[in-house]
Amino acid sequence: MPELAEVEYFKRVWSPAENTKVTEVMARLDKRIFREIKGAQSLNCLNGSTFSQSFRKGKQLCFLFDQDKWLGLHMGMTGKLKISEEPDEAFKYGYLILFLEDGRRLIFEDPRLFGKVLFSQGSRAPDWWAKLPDEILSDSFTFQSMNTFLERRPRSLIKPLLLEQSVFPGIGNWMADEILWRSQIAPFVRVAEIDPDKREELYSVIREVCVDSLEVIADGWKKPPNSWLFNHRWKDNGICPKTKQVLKREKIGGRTACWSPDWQVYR
DNA sequence: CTATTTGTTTATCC
DNA sequence: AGGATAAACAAATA
Repeated sequence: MPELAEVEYFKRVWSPAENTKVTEVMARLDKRIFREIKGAQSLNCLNGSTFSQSFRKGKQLCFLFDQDKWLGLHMGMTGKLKISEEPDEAFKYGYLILFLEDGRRLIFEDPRLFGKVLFSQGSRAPDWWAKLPDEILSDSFTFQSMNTFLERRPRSLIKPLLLEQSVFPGIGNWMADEILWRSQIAPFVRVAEIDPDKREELYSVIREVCVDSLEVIADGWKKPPNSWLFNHRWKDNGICPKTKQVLKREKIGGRTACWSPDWQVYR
């Protein structure tokens, strides 16, 4: 589930604990989320460090401890971040837990284990963080940069392309469906069929969906309005808010796409 | 028992 | 070479 806005929400679950000292690290290193951690004991150096800053780029999170210990987290399909004040609260899938000096705990839960934990020590941000692409809402994501990418992939279907994290960091399956629905573009349209005006529209809708989803979800994970595709797309016989007709669902590029055939008429 | 899942990486084929 | 496609990962849920 976690896409741009949900990941930002999780960042804000942990960030209130900034400037607090870590007293103990519990890591279930046998779990698959730790597959990239080299030295099995390296996470232990977080003991005694102070949680200093929280960052997000796309779906990636990075938490800095002191000024030199970098903890990278990716939520995968089912990852969640929690903070607990109750000492006896149990977390069945909490495979990484940071105990804080004030009694709170920072928890990374991930039942399905598609998530990932990274760790590096050094005064500068590690490559796995520094080399990530800039945010869609940053100044460097321009129409020109997006279009240059589209020009190189004329035969590609538009929906799977929107899921490419190197170009559209943070966009996941529901955001891609929402973007295409708002743009009235069918998900199976090939890039070459999208004319320049429609590409301009697509570009602004991409940014709009990023802004809207952050506004609704990143701050308190509120329920999106029924005027979005979001609330309808997983329901059987879900209804398009525009046409009131039944939405269609089909696998496109290996992922389920949901669209409104009589609304997304650009094809 | 079968099919499904809002993510990413790797292998394989063209 | 580079793009498209499928499988793999793991576990819950319907």
